[in-house]
Amino acid sequence: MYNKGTATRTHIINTANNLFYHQGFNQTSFTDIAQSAGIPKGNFYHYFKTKEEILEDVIQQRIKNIENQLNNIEELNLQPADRIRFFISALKNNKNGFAQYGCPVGSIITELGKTQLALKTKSKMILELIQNWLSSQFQQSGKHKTTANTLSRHIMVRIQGAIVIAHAYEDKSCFTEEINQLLEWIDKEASNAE
Amino acid sequence: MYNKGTATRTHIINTANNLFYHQGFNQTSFTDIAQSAGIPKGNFYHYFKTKEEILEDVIQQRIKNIENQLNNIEELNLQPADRIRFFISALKNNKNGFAQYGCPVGSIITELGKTQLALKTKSKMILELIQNWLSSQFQQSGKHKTTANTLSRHIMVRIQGAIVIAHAYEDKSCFTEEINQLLEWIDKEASNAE
DNA sequence: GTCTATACCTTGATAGAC
DNA sequence: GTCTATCAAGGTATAGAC
Repeated sequence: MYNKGTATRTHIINTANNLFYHQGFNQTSFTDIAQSAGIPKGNFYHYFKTKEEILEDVIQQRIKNIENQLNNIEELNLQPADRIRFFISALKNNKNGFAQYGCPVGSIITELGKTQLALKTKSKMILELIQNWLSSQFQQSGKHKTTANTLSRHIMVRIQGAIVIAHAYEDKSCFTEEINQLLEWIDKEASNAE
Repeated sequence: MYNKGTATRTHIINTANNLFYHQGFNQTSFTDIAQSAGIPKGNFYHYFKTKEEILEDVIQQRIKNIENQLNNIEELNLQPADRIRFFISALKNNKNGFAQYGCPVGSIITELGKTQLALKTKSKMILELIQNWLSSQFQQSGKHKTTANTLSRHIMVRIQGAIVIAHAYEDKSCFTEEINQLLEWIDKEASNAE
């Protein structure tokens, strides 16, 4: 059953998602979102009372997308260590966006982390989702829990760092090279018995 | 000879520097800076015509500070590889600020990199200054230029990544641990002959 | 559910008296 | 060099007709 209201709402969330990524949260106004979505401002408030509400829905949508992506990887019949490699290699598909706009998650956390802690905490859940999944793969490959947590955090650090530097230098090849180094590091760590 | 005008100007730059770090550039208004500095807004415009101008001076001041810091390290009579270790270890003194506000340089580049490219390019000079110094140390320790550039960039990646994650998780120990891992990595790389 | 009009506030920026 | 008063633009948010 087609539900116009839900479709409009989803349309707003998708529009806001892109604008938050490309312009930042605070630099994106209601007017920006309404205009990009092709919806008059008045109607807009029928769906969302505040910009915070939109961000919360944007985060929920991103979480769903990443969960789907991770579930798809799980269905590929790979070994846990290869799932990790697959996930990280797939990031290279986003290299253009990373070099131009930074990480959709990392950049918004950096922005909100200064003065909007409640919203930042919610955004942080996306990072935790990914790190927990990585840690789970390491544990399935035989690592102890504490080791798996350290390794997965280290991967997060290097991914975020590679994106920050690629964005700063507007150089996507720098992201690719750092990710390839990271993949080599994983090969070494994965073969370490424990 | 005491020059009131210059002192006021410096006072404004220092105030703005802190506010840009703690609140972000776009989230810091003229009123914020004027109030924090204890200067009426009207007088304020006597010193700076636009917020962009203030940022440019803030960046220049940060560059001078870092140049001083690097020069001090050079005077310590250390081997090049030890200068690198010294610089990176010293970052641990800032761990509280990193966990609470992120990297003063990285976070502003991430913010400005989305829609204010001219200002971002100027901020980026701070990163380049540090990376060039690191690369120079590697070259002095016998590495080839291209190798030195890759190694220094990798250090920048891991520092920025460690700060982003420490900031996201509001966990300074996470920064310290990643920096310690980085120092171990440097020990290994420095001993590699070339 | 859709849209227009508008109220109210904060922002960057200026004019001009002292 | 210092300060008050003020402006125009743009922001969030609402009221209410359709």
